Amino acid sequence: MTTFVTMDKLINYLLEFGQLNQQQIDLIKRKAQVLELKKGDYFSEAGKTPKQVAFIEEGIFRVCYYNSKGDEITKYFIDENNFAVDINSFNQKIPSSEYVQAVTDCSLLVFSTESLNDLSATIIQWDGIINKITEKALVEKVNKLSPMLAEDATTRYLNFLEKFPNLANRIPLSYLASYLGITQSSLSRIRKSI
Amino acid sequence: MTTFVTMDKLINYLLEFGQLNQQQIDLIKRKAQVLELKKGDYFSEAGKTPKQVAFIEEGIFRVCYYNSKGDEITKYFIDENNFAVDINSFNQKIPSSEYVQAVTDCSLLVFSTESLNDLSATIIQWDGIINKITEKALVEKVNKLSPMLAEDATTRYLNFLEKFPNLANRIPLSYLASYLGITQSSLSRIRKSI
DNA sequence: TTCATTATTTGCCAAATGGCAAATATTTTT
DNA sequence: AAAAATATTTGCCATTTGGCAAATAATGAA
Repeated sequence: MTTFVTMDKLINYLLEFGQLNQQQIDLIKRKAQVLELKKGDYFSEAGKTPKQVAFIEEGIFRVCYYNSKGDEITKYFIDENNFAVDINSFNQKIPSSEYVQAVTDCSLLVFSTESLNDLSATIIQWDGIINKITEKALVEKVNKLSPMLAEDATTRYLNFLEKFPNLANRIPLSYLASYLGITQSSLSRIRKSI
Repeated sequence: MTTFVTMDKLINYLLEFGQLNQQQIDLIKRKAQVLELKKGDYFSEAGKTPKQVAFIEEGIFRVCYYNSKGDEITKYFIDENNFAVDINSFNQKIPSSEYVQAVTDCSLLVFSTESLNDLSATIIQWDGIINKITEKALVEKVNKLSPMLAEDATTRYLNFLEKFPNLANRIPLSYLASYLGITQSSLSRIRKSI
């Protein structure tokens, strides 16, 4: 039961992108399901077709995959107050090529495909809100990724520290190193040099 | 006048994302304006708020900006049969932080903000189609960018050759080098080594 | 065509990053 | 607390890439 959960973060987040009346808010709350994931748990996995979208109330996710050499690459991190899903696989209903994993313990609000369809059918503004959120998230990803190639590894690490100030010490070096595009030992040396 | 222009590429592209009847297609054609740009011309510039969206019928664009060191960085290329716009600045009506430039002579179909508003108001499917196109373009950008950090420069160059087979020899080395995240001389050496 | 301009390649050496294995440090399990 | 398992750091040296300037090539203008 979700009766005692306020879901304030979710509602406030949605309200940034469009107006919702109390009735609509209540419906959204009823469609959301609380899910707790432990550090290391997977929210979705490569090869499987994602059937849920998560709103991260607390915690951090990472999205990762294996490249051609078999190295595990962290594509990006998603922090709280954001939705997490492989948007492409979810929309097209095709198997994902990436893993979505909790890198810290996480509190999530989860929407199933059916719930989202219901919300879309019932709340006239829903699709518009979701589109804005999706677009914003994708633009942010592009803007986070593109400067990566134009900066050296030390700068990329410092930028990461700025964006996720208290994460660097809580996750395995390997996650962060592959996200920054360097090896674990290089990152270790960069850390030392700062 | 655009009377003798078929605009087939544009219409076929739009039809990939949703259905349109003949009347709607005619309206779209009337709202589109033909624009030819010469190699090197700018479609939009940093500091200015973009007021148009271009569909590239022929040719290649690049999107670039200046990083903190003052180096000109090519963020990505956009080839024909794609829309080009700084989506974020366009939607929010804020000055862009990047330049959109023709790297080859280009034939464009241009839509103004007002035309797009008209289409959105008149064609019920329009917003849905545009959202799908936007989302697809952004997902593609993310998917093109993320492997960049996980591959070495030679591989990135080979991947570029695959994606834009006949472009590499027609654009300045510097554009390509900054896109690949390396210097001009490194790219020159990589070319030689292949 | 010739000259001037711009783009590309190359040499030389420095700096950044990688690869691998061993040494430490940290965390988890017993 | 010890032992075992994992994660991180470090040494050593190889490879990749950068920086700069000069040489060469390609392009455009007179």
